[in-house]
Amino acid sequence: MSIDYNKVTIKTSLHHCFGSPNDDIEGLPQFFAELAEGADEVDIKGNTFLFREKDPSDYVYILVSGAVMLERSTSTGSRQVFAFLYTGNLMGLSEQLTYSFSAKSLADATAIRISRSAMQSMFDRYPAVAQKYHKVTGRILALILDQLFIMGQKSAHQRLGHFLLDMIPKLGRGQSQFYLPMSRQDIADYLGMSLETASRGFSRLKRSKLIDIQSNYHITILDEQKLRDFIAD
Amino acid sequence: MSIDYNKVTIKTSLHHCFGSPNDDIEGLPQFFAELAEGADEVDIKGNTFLFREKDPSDYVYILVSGAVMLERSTSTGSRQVFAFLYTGNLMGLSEQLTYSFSAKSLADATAIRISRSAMQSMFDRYPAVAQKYHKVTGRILALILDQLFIMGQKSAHQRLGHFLLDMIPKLGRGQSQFYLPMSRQDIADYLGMSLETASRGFSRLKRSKLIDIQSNYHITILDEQKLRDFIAD
DNA sequence: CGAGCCCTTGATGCATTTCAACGAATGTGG
DNA sequence: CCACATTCGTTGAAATGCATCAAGGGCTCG
Repeated sequence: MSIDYNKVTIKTSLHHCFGSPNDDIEGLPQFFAELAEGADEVDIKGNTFLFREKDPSDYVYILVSGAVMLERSTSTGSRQVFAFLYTGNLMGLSEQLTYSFSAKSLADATAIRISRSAMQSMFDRYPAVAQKYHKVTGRILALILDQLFIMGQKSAHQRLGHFLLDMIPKLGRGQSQFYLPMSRQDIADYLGMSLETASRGFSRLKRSKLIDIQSNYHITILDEQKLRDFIAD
Repeated sequence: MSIDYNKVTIKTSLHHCFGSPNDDIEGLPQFFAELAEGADEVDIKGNTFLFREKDPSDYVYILVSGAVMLERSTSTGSRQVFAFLYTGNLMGLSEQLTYSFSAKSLADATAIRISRSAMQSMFDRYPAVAQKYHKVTGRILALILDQLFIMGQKSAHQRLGHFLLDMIPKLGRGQSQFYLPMSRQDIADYLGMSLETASRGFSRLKRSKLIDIQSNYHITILDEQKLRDFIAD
C-alpha cells in the first residue's frame, strides 16, 4: 500500500487534481507525501466498472491514464452518461454513503485509489488543499450546468457539435484532430439521443465539410468557426 | 447594515442553510452573530433580477421569503431555467468573478444579502460551517445530476410528472395540494419543452385523473402512485 | 474466410414544436 | 360598472425532428 509520487504519470495527475507545488498551496508537499502512503495504484481493464451506483462509497479514485465514463442506468436498460473523464480527474468523493453513479473504464486504465475516510481526514488536516478541491468542485458544477443548458435548449445535431468542440481544449494548440475513446452508443447516451441519431449527426457534419472522419474514432474538425455557428441557435 | 437574527423568518432561513445550533457545529453561534453584522435584508419586487449572468459576483443571497428561479438565456431569447429556489436557499456563491446564471424573483421576496468576500472570509474562519456548506453543495450537485438524467432519458410528459412529484417533499405530510409560484412558461423552460407541451401535459394528467387543477396555479396530486408509475419508464 | 461487432443508411411512425385561434382572468380608463 | 386591452393558458392542425425498425457495410479477430 503506497504509490510512487515521483513517477511522472502519477505526479502530473496529482498536480492536475490538487495543484502543483509552485501553486503555493499550504501543506501541499506533506499532503502528497501522506497521500502517497495511503494510496494504491490499480490497473483497470477496458470496459469494467471501477464502482457501481449504490455501492458503498468506500474509495476515491484519481485517474492516471486512460478514460472513464460516469453513468447511471435505468431498470429497462437505458442509460445516461454524465461525463467522460481523463487523466487527472478525481471521482467518487461525495458526502453520501453510496455512489450516486457508476464509473466504467472505456479502455485499459490506471488509477490511484484511496479510502474515502482517509481522504476526508486529510482534507480536514490540510484545509488549503481542501479549499483547492472545493474550487474544482465548483468548476464541475458549472460544467454540469452548461451540459444541462445544452440538453434543454439544443437540437440533437447541435448537441453533437458541442460535444466535438468540447474535445478541443484537451488538445494541443492549433490541433484539430483527435481520438475519441468512446463508442457512438456512449456518445448518444451522453447527449440523450439514439445511436442512430448520433451517427447521422457525424455523417451530416462530414457531408457539410465541418469535420472529417478518418476512422470511426479519429475525427478532425475542419471548420471550427462554422461548427460554432452551427451550434449557436 | 445588519440583520436581526432573532426575527423568526431570518433565523429559520439561516438554520436551513447552515444548520441549527443544536446540530452542534463548531462556532455556529459566532458565525451567525458575525453574519448578522455584515448582512443586509433586501426586499425584492416580483419578477425582478437579483443578479444577472456575467455581472460581477459581488453578493451572496439567502432567500428568506418568496421564490426565485435561476436561469440562463440565449441571444435569441430562449431560456433554460436551472432551478426554483425557496426559503432558506443560498445563491450566488461561486469561485468565479461573475455569476454564471441569473436569479429572478417569481413574486415579491425578501433575502439576506452579504458580500461574497465577507462570506468567503467567514468560511475561512469557521471551517466547521464551511464544511456544512460544502455538504450542501454536494447535495446540490446530486440534484443537478438527477435533473440531467431526467432531461436525457424521459419524455416531455414524464418530465412534467417528475416536476410535480418534486413538489411533494416541500409539503406537509399527507398533503397533496400545492401552489405553483411559477408560470407554465417557466415550467416549460425548466423542463426543456415548449409552453404548449407543458400545458398539454397538465391537461393530460388531469384527464387521466392523476392530478386536479383547481386554478392555473393550484394543483392537487390525486394518485401519487399512478403518477410514479407514469414517470418510471 | 467467416463470425461478430460497430457503424451507417433508409423507411416509417410517433412525439414534440410551431403556427394559429380561442378562452379565461385581470386590469384600465371611460 | 362596463367595454376594452392585455396577459396567460388551452386546444387544434400542420410540420418537423427524432426514435424505432430493419437491412447492409466495414472492420477486426479467430
